[in-house]
This record gives sequence, C-alpha cells and structure tokens, in this order.
Amino acid sequence: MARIRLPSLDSARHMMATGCRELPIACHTPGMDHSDGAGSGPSRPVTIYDVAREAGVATSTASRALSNPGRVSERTRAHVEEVARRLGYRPNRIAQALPSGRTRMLGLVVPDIANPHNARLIRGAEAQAAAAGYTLVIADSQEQPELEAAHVERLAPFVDGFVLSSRVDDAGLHGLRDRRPVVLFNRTLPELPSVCVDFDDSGRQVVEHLTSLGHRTVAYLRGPATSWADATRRAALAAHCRRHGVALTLLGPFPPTLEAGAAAADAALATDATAVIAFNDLLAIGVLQRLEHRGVAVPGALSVVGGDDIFGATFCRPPLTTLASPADQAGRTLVDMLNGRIDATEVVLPAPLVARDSTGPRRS
Amino acid sequence: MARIRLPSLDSARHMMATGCRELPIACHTPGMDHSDGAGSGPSRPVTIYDVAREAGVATSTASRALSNPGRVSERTRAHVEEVARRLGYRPNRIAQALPSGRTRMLGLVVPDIANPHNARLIRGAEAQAAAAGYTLVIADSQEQPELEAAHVERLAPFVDGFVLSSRVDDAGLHGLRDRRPVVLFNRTLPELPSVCVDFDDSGRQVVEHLTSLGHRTVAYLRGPATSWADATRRAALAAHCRRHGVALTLLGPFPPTLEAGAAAADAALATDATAVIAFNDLLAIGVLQRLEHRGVAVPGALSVVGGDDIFGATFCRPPLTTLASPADQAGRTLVDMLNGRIDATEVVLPAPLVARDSTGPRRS
DNA sequence: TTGTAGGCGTTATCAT
DNA sequence: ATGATAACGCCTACAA
Repeated sequence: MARIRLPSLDSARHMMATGCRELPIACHTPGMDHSDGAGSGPSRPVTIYDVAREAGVATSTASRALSNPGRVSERTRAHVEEVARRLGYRPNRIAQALPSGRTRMLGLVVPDIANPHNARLIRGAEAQAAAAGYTLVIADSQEQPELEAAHVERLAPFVDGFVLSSRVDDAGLHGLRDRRPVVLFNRTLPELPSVCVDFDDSGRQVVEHLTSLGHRTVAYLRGPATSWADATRRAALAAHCRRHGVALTLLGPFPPTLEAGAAAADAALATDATAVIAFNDLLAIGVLQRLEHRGVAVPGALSVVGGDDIFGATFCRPPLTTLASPADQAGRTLVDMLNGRIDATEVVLPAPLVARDSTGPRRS
Repeated sequence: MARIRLPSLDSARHMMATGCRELPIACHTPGMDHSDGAGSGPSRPVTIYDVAREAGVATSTASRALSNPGRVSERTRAHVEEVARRLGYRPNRIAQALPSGRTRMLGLVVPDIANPHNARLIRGAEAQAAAAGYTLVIADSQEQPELEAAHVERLAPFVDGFVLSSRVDDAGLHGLRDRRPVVLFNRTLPELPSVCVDFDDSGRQVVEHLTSLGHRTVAYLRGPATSWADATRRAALAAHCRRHGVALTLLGPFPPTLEAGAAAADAALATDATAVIAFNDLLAIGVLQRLEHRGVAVPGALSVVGGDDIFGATFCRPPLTTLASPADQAGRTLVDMLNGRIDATEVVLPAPLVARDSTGPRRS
C-alpha cells in the first residue's frame, strides 16, 4: 500500500506471475454515496431515460433530439439538449454500438511501434481518424505474424475497420477481409484497397543516383521475408539495375533492426559491392555503426542507402542518404479510404531520394 | 476506383476536406446472401442463440457451458463447446460489455508516440495487458494537454482504466479519477497509483558523475512546463548540486524535441556552464547537433547529459551519457497496478547512469 | 411531431 | 443441472 522501491526486474521474471486471467479492475468510488441528495453528485451515470424523464418527453424523442435533430421540433430539441447538458448526460457508447454494430473505432496494427517510421504513419492516421470522429486503436505486432493475427482477432469485435501494415500472408488477410473492412499499407492484394510507396520510382532514383556516382556493383540488404515491401523494393531495384547494367547482389533476409546491421554489413563487405541499399533506415544505421567499428570509410570505401528517412537519419555518421517515405500522408489517406472519403483501390505515393553524406563517388 | 498516383499532399491541404462527420464505413458483403443454405457460409455472425438451438439447450445453459463451466454437467459442457466450435461461434464482446460495463480494454496515452522512450513504455504495457487478457488502446497526445483530454474523453466510454503519461493538470486528473481507474507514469498525485523513475537517485548519480569530472557550473535544460517529471528532476538536481557545491542554472522550458535542441544549446553556451543536463535524450541529441554545427567540442568544451537512453543515444556524436530509464518495466508494472495484481500506490524504479562519451573532464 | 414497443447478444437471477 | 426471463442503454420502426 505504501511507497515501494523496486529493483529492476527483467521481463522473464516479471511475466512469471501466474497467468490468472480474472483480475477485476480496482473499483472506484465504491458504494456508500449520498442516495438522492440535493442535486450535484449522481453516482450512477445518467442515461437517456433520465434525460427524457427530466425533460418530460419519451425516450425516443430524447434520443432523436440528440442524435437525429431535424426529426424533432426545434423547441423540443433545444429543451432536451439543455436538460442533457444540465444533467451531464453522456451517451453510453457501448450501448450505442450494440444495435448498430458500429463503434466508431478503427484498428491500426504496425509491425514495430519503436520504428519512428511507423510513428509517422500513426500520427497521420490518428489525425485523420479524429477529424472524422473516429478513435484509433493502435497495436504493435513486433514483426510477428502470429502476434499480428492475435491482435486483429482481439480487436476485430470492437473496431469498424483495420489499417494494416501487415506481415500476415495473403490467405490470412483474405480471411479477415470478410469480417471487417481492411486497407493495407505498403502491400497490395486483389480486392483490398491499399496505399503504397512508389517502390518502382524510388528504386529508379536510387539506382540512378548510385550509377551517377560511378557504382557498378551494388548489394541489397533484404528486410523480413514476410514483408511485401521488401519483395517489391527488391524487384524494382533488380529491374533498374539490369537496365543500367549494374550488378545486384541480394543479401539476407535480415530483421529490420539496428542490431541486425552488424551481420548485414559483414555480409556486404564479403561481396565486391561498392554500394549497399538497405531495406530501411534502422538496418542502414546499424550497418553504418558496424562499418565504423570495422574501420570501413563511408562513403569512401562503401556507400550506404537507407529506405524511409526516420529520426536518426540526419544525425548518424555520416548522415544517411535515404528515401523520404511519406508515412504520415499514407496514414491519413488510409483512414480516408477506410471510411470511404477516398474512393480508390491503389494509391501510390512518391518517396523522393534525399541525398546526404553516406553516398559518394565510387573509389575502389 | 482504379490505380491512383498522388502527389505529396501537405497536412493542411489534406485536412481541408470538410469536417463531415458522418461517413459510413464501406460495407462488406452487403445483404443478399443465401438464407439458410446447407452448412458452410453464414453471413450473419453466429450468436449464442444459434449455438443453443443447434445444441438443443437453453441459451442460459449454452452461456454457462462456455463462460462458466463447472456450473453445468460435463456432458453438456462438452457438447455445447463442440457445437460452438463447429458453428464458429465468437461471443459478441460489445454485448458482453453492455451489462457488465467492462470491456477488457485499457487506455494508454503518451505525450509523444514518436519518442522511442514511449515506445518502450508501450511495449511493456502491451505485453502485460495481453498476458492478463486485456487489449491496450494507445493514443498520442502530442504534448498537448487539450488533445490528451480529448483522447481520454473519447476513450473513457470504452476502456476499463487508464495508464497516463500525463501533461494534464492535477484537477483534470482528479476529475478523471472518479470516472475510471487511473495509474500514472512519472507523476505522483495523492490518491492515484503511480510508477516513477527514481529522479532523486538518478539526479544524484548525474551530479556525482559531473563533479567527479571536475565540473562546478552546470546548466539544466528544462522540458515542458507541464511535465511533472521535469519539475521533479529539476528539484532533485538542484538539491544535489547544492550539496556538492555546484552552481546550477535553469534554462527553458523547451519542447522535448530534437529541433528545440538548437535553442537550448545556444542558451547553454550563453552561460558559463561546463556541463549541461537535458530533460531527455531527444533534446540532448538536438543539443549535440547544434554544438557540432557551432564548432563546440563535446565533451572537450562542454559535457552533455541526456535523460532516458533512447534509440539514437548510442550512435549520435558523441554517444550520449544518459540515464537508462526503465520504461518497459514501468509499462508492465503500471498495467499490473491497474488491474490490481500489484497493490501499491507509489512504485519507484531506478534509472542507472550510463556513461558514454558526451561527458568528460572539465577543461575550461 | 411524438409516444410505444421490440430488439441488439449476453449474463445473471430466479424458478424448476 | 437446466430453463425461462429480465435486465444493460440505446435506437428505430411503427403507430398515434
């Protein structure tokens, strides 16, 4: 009950607590309230019945006055509204949702909430959801398709639709599709609306940037095998490399994390590539760290390109050449598509190259 | 309807779309289904009535069999369960929540979802919530108390309780308190359970670290004026500086962002401090960038200390001396407190100093 | 324009 | 052990 000082607990230890699933939330203001005092402190939430009674109308009239004005006389509407305000009436959203089946909540699942790139997606989506009167529920699948599926499963009963930056396979998505409306980020699937970065054009920009610097052998450091974006990016790079007579080596897949950068860098150094393109900035920055550790000059000995221009890309060493992924706009657009404000099935957003200092003329 | 290529839209332009709030979610599988076909494709979700009818028992029995086994014969339980599985029955969580008022959802509001520090808090909280069978709803208040209040307002009807990393004033929190159970991160308030970093001890560590390097004049770069953590950290630093005969200058408040680092660095350089302590790492890294830009050697001319050891603290230049804030453990503990698994009102977690290269001997 | 009544899917309370 | 029934709070035909 009193002040407690805890030593650092590791996750495993913490989770040891039994999986007891029935732990009632601590109750607030338990019992013992003034029963029917003067006027100020109602312990039970005021319902539409209270409003109707107080206003001297039927519940249906009260309901209409509040949620369907226009089907009720102006006088009644004003009166009911006044009473509702005075009583502090707040509609029970759960009860509202029961008959209609709509909660005005939207689910957004991202593979890694710690990736700043996704933070931008979230910001955009949340802003647009709020503007449309929806509440956004965010979940983190930690790059695990199973966890993503679990989240979707748990959220589905509550939300009106999903925005997914998904690692689940096509079949899984199709299965979900006829439970709830779904829109996809950086993934296409027949019948499902999506917003994708223009991987083809950004691939072109990267390859042209590198060739203009004289590079002729390039390595691509793959992201997760479950990532559609990775497959698409890879294909685009391959096509443009072929067109420009550039030799492309595929390495990986690697987890899209800082830590994986070490292995990725080592793999790249084992090839004769003079430039590497990483799946995303997290991986690219990890590569940078490893290269410095191994004494490899960037861009002197090796040029490095990232993928999404996240927080950190400007202050890592050297600042990272990357692609300005419009995640925030993607978030807004996805939500708009979900609620029908934008009627399109495949939106493609440009991701312009941002040349910083991690790429330079081929030297070797 | 077809493939669309969009130019980059700025946020303002995007938001220009009218604030029309009534945009129905695109319907899926609308109407016209086989009415009572053979066996496989039910369009309407199967209810407990369907299960009961199919199993030849009363709905109450079916309900008990599924959610209250033990109050029903083993034979019945098995049978009902089998039928439910066969029919693909999934309880309607909304309907479950209506009588009980409990949704098994928890709200978590953070001031800045793009701050990696909060990502760790979210991870911890989500893990523990999932383990207890709860779903975590995450929202981003973008350092705006009003937006936080709005989120809480919108979430309150749906969630069983809140974890708040709050910027709202005490009165606001007290008001919320008797609507839903609340636990606080890095903030204390009478009557409200909380988990806080040990600001006093971490302040001591920082001050002792700096004095051991010979520093006698230090500046503290404040965070948001609405941050309890900032006030507490500041007070702790002041106390320990006094004890060690160190002169402390307070600067700010500053927004806890990379961008604000420039102004903060300039302010610090205008003093005679040989070391600066920043509210958090975001600000500290921004300071580092500015100092480099202005040609000030770190730690040669100025030592810099951060606050929470975020992503980026290891690869900024130079790597940042900071405090290892146990945000993930805090997240787990907060959720445990919310659902009563931990019975404490004030938990204090240590944040050990991590000495990297941004601090060094006083030179000037 | 307004009132009456039924239903949304569950769980809990009472009988049986 | 099981069955009937009444809530939960709101919405919406339908009737007046």
